[in-house]
Amino acid sequence: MGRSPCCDKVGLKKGPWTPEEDQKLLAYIEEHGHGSWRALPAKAGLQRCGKSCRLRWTNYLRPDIKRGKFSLQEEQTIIQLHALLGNRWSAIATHLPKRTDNEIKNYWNTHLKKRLAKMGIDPITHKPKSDALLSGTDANQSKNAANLSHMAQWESARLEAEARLVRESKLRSFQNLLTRPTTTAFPSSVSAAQPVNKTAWNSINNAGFGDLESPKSTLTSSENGIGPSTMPMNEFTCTASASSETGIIKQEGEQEWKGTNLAMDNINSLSFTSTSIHDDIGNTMEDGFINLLLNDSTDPSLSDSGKESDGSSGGSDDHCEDNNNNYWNSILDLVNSSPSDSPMF
DNA sequence: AAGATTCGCAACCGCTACTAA
DNA sequence: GTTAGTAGCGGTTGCGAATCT
Repeated sequence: MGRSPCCDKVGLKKGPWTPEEDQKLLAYIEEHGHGSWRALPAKAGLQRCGKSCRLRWTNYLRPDIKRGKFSLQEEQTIIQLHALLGNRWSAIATHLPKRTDNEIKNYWNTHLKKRLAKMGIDPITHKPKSDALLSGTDANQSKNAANLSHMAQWESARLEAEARLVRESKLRSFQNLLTRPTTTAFPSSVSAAQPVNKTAWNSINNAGFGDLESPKSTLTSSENGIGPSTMPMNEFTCTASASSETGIIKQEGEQEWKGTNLAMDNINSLSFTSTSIHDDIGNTMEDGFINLLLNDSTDPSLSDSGKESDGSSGGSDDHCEDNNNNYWNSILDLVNSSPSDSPMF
């Protein structure tokens, strides 16, 4: 299609890496660190472009990479984070140490997305597809109106959560730099032998010394198809509209949102019929779509025709709503629990 | 057994953000 | 403020393996 090659130089090798090439790259980085990726191939004696070397290292050769089957806990985390962050694989990957963004992206595209679709859930919005069929009635028009009133609230809360994830990630990076200044300060991209370099100081500067605001890149989620226009609001509507009657069940760990008054107000303004409130997302996810999905991977009976799961045929509305609420509760729980609190870390 | 189709993953491409000169 | 160089990200492709017919 006329795409220009990533490297101008002709004669550079492309395609699968050979064990010999891997060995060369590994040996060079272990001894010298990667330094400038552009200069690395020549120094390491590789007929590859720097970009190719970098990808090979970050996605395959890095010693801190865990390969193989994803655990249920990892699947859960990916689904939840995808609901929150969309296709921002690198952001998701920061919460799954030892997994690369590429691997997570591939796993999502080949496994999780299909599983969601099979269960009748839109993998983009994480919203039951059956909702679309319900639109048009008076009742649902009022529902939709209520949705709109909560979209801004939810979006604000979501963005705040995102910003918080980034802040904490940065803080952890900086703490790593302080506590492990010479060897493992760059767990995600640099070998243990990597000396402190320019990037390290960039990390320090970015981490902030008081400059921990969310970077611009974290606030562009609407570009990824999960912004206000596409976020699943129906899940919240039923309970949100009834919150004054039923009372609000606050999320554990909500104090984590202190300092973000708007976000906290938003979260508190939403009500959830929580049947699985917990502070450990990895162990106590008992209901909701997540578990249906996960069960689906091991229980063929749940995958047949989606009757048990998609809420559009068979299950009661109440059951559907409970599932929805738990689904989003779990996502908020994930946000509320800092990554360092997570059992995964 | 053989060809066709589907699946899964590694790698590539183009774009964007960031930094330094 | 501009520009060039670099790294990182997300979407997409290509190909071998697995499965189906």
